[in-house]
This record gives sequence, structure tokens and C-alpha cells, in this order.
Amino acid sequence: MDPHLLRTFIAVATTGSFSAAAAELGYTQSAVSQHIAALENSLGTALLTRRPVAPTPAGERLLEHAGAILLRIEAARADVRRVVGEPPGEIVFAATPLAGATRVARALTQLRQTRPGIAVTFEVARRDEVARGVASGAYHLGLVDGIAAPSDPLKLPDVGAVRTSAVAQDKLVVVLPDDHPLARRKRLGLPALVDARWIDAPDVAAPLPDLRAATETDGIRAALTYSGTDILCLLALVAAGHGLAVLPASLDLPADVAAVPVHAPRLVHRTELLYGHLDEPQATDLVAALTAPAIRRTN
Amino acid sequence: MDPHLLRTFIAVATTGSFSAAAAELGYTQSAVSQHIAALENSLGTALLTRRPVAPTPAGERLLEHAGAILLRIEAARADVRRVVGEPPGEIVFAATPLAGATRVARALTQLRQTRPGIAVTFEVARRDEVARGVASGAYHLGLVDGIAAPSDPLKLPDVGAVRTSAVAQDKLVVVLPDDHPLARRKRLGLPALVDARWIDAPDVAAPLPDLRAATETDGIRAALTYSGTDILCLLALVAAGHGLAVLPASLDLPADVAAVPVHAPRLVHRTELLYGHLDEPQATDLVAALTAPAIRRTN
DNA sequence: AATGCTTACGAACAGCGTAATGATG
DNA sequence: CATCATTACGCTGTTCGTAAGCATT
Repeated sequence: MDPHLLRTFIAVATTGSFSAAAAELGYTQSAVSQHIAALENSLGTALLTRRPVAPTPAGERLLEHAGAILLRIEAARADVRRVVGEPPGEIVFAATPLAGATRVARALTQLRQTRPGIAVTFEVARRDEVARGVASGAYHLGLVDGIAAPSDPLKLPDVGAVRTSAVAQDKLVVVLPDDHPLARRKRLGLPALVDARWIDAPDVAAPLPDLRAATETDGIRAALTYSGTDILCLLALVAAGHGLAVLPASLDLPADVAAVPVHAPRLVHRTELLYGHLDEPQATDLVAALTAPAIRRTN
Repeated sequence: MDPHLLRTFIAVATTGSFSAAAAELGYTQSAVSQHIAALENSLGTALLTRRPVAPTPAGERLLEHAGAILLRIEAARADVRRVVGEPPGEIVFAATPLAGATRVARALTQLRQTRPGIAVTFEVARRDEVARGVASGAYHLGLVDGIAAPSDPLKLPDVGAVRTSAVAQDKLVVVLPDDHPLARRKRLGLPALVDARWIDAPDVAAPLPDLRAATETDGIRAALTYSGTDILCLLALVAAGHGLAVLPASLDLPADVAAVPVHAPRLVHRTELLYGHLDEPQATDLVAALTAPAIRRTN
């Protein structure tokens, strides 16, 4: 279970080819073959079928762990370096698309005020990319959002050394076309919507599995899957009648879609700050800045 | 960050001695020295002071990660073996002291019914020992308890491949001496008890840090710490007036202590089944057996 | 001086590449 | 027969133990 072996195992499993993995890792075919043989030998079981190259059941299982293990090691290294090394010359801040533009802006303001000389980079990424990046030190700060029960923490991938603070909890809305029969309702329960047409846009709206878990049904089915991260694009899809989506209530919406509050007992949109690599006082200042009451527009 | 190096680092840091670590691991002093040197070299920083041998700040940080990394690797290995190997000839079941005797008994009944020929071992351990053991395959099943907000999962040590199911949520009681001024109250709020004398018995009662987190104060201070796992002993300490403790309401109590329900808004005693190494249908059967309505004694 | 970590050095081993071999479509 | 994984083999670098060195109590 040498990390090197795990790394090449991941490469082989994802590329589906020993030679491609070798090229990717800068090894030779032969070395990759030896790595896999060593790993299979040490675990006493075949991990990959050859021709075609694909993980066996045992390999599937290992694959679930391998990435997490490497990430954990990387996180440890980053954490140690943080204690030792001088403070970074640049701060990289990552957020998920729905983390909230105003909050992001405020975080950036706070960062640039407290560290005048330091360059700040901002980046949008998917939720687990942010989590992994913060854990491994690629990002210094992350803002992630997701669906959870009130005051529950978000379910982040097993990532280790990342500290989190809740930053906001918003209500949820169902977004539907403006001319949808339900668009004028004051509120909607999710059970009533189980049989609706849904757009599954896990990177930009509430992921359907989360909704399924919350409603404890498995009737919520995706009519269309959108894997991009562009909210406007998703809203256009909704407006065009391709399906519904659940979004945080805090968004500004265009006129051709309607938003109806979701009346789900234990379901909120939650935003969390991830700050594995920032010292505690700075982090609390930042959380304070982010949780400060917003200047709300009346509309 | 070779796992072997991490392992010897842990051994050195915990024993406080290179030679003792060498003896523990079956290496020679010299090898241990080289391991540590290699690790420090690869991280570019000193991890241990010599004479006396103690972790530096960077070492402390690494130490927090090292165990988790090794555990994660062990969990992966155990998980793969589970897919491959034949079913174990013996089932080892571990539970925390407060997981509930009746529930434990029921779990054992269920296990022995579904697998008539198989020996079952039962063991009591601390919460993170159970979690680690289940993750690494040392235990096949675990039942752990703890304090949490309703329907929140328990905060278990970062353990990776363990699946959990909630099995029960009990109310909490404050246990006090029978002649305590508050003993006749119908219920008590934790804030009112902030300045009381508490017994910190993290392995057998609600750990004070959990209560502090729940009350959002830091006034709950331990007058006495009890690190054993014997409930009767703890109750005797309470009866003798050494302090209060918070326990699940489902316990049977002796006559010389009184139990007053805790009126804390979002605080319950929760029991979870950990079943990393049991297949899904068996696990759900077991959860069903455990969550079935109890035969309640009226008293 | 004794204890205990470090360094030097040689032997055993493991890891990688080249190249030959084997299997599969 | 072409592609791609495996095996054979030699080289290199790493790891461990023995033994000598060195620092601290």
C-alpha cells in the first residue's frame, strides 16, 4: 500500500491502460506493470482485469480509498509546511458557484484589507474540488455551499485537516418557468414535486441525491442533466421548460423564471468557509465579516 | 511521507525515545534515526527535538495526521480483503459503555440467529477505539454513543470507510445526588447548571466539551475527572456529591441518585451502528432489529 | 562515564529501464 | 500482425544493520 503504487493504480484505473498511465506518470510501461503486480501481490487479489483494463470488484473498492489516502497525505504535508514556511505571498481563494457573489466579494474585501500587500486570486470550482484544494494547500481558503438539514454540517468528501465554519443558511426555492401552473403558489413542499421533471445540475443547484435523501423518496428523477457551472444557463433551461431545480433563495433571478419557497421541514442551503491553512484569528475575523448582516435590497 | 516513516515517527513521538521506538518496531536505533532524518528531510523541517525527544510544533502537526493516515490505509486494506476473503469465522462486536445493554443484547441475538454456526465476541471499548477498530477490520460491528444535536451524526474521528446508521436517540438527564437541591425539579436547562460542579467522565458520560459546545458557553468546568468506563462507579461519585454528570435517560439508576431531564433545545443522546465490514442486507436487518420498539418497563 | 542519538560504511534489497516474451483482438 | 501487458535481467539507489563517533546528562 505504498502511496506510489496507489497513485499508479489510480492512473491505470482511470485511463484504462497501463501504457497511458505510464505516459501520464513519466514511467515506463514495465514499471507500471510492476507497480500493479506489487499492489495485487500485497493485497493478495487481482485489482484489474487486463484486456480490457478495468477494475475488479476489489479494485473498485480500493479505488474509493486510494484517492482519499493520497489526499490525506498531501493534506498532512501541506499542514506541516504551513507551520514552518513563511506566509504565502499570494492567497488563493476558491468558491463554489452558488456560494454567493456578495459573500465572495466581502471575503475578498476583508482579505485585501487585512493583508494589503498580498495578491489575492479568486477561483470558482466544484464543491469537492474546493474541499480537496483547501486540504492539500492548493487553495488557502474555500467557500462551499450545499443542501443540508438546518445546522447540520455539509457532507464534504473525507478530507481530513480542513476546519470549517458555517457562514450562512438560506432558505431554498424551487425555480420554475414563469408560466408553470405552480409558479404562483406561495410555497411548495418537495413531496408534491416528486413526480415533476427535474434538471439535475449537481454542480450548480441542489444535487438531486440530496433532495432524495431529504424527502426520503426515490421518485425525484432527472429529465435532464446539466454538468456545467453556469447559473444563467441553468435558469435558461428552467425557463425553457426542461425541468425544475432547487436553488438558494438569495439569488437574483431573471424575469422569465419564478421562484417558490420550498416548504421542506429540515432543508436549507448552507454555506461554509473552509480554512485549513489560515491561522485562527484571521479566520474568525473573516467568518465575522461573512456572517455580518447583509445590506439587503428591497425588491 | 512513506507510511513506514510515519509509523516510526509515531512510535518515537509517543515513546519519547528513538531506542524504545526501535525496540517496539523491531528495528535498530540506527534505522529509526535514519527514518526520522529522512522524514525531516523530505518535509524540510525538524519534527523532533532531541534530548529530550519531543515533537516540535511541526511535529505536533504531523502527529495529528500520521495516525489518521495509517488508519486510512489500514481501513482500505481491510475493505479490500472483505471483498475478496471468505466471510470471517468469528464476528467481533464492540460497543461503548453507554451504547445500551438491551440494544447490545438484541444485536447479539440477531447476530447469532442469522449466523448460527459463527462465534460472536463482544467487547467494550471507548468510542474512538470502536470507530478505529471497525475501520481497520479489527471489529466487524460497532455500537457507539454520544451527544449530538437531534438527527446530527456523531462526530467520529476521521476514519474513512465506515458506514453508520442511527439506531436510537434518547433524551438526556442530569444525574445528581438524591438530596441535591435541584433533584426534585421536573426538568433543568443546561445554562442553569453552567456553574455547577461537574464530573468529567468522557468515556462513560456526556463529555464536557460536547456540553460546552452545545451550550455555547465555556463555564462548564470539571471538579473531578473520571477516566474509567464503569457507570456504577460514576454514579457512586455523583451520589457522594463530587459533581454532576449528563447521561442518557434510558439508564436504570440506583436509588441514591436522582435524574432530571435536561431541557436543552438541540441535544440528544444518540447511538449509531458502525458496520464497515458487514454486507448491506445483514446490516439493515440488524439496524431494524435495533430500532424496533423496545419493551419498556413501566416504573 | 553512561546513555542515547548520529554518522559511516558495506551488504542486501527493491525499483526502474531496456529488451525480450507472451497474449489477445 | 499489431498492440499491449508481462517477464527477464542488469543497473542504480535505497534501506538496513554493524560499528564507530559524538553529545548531553
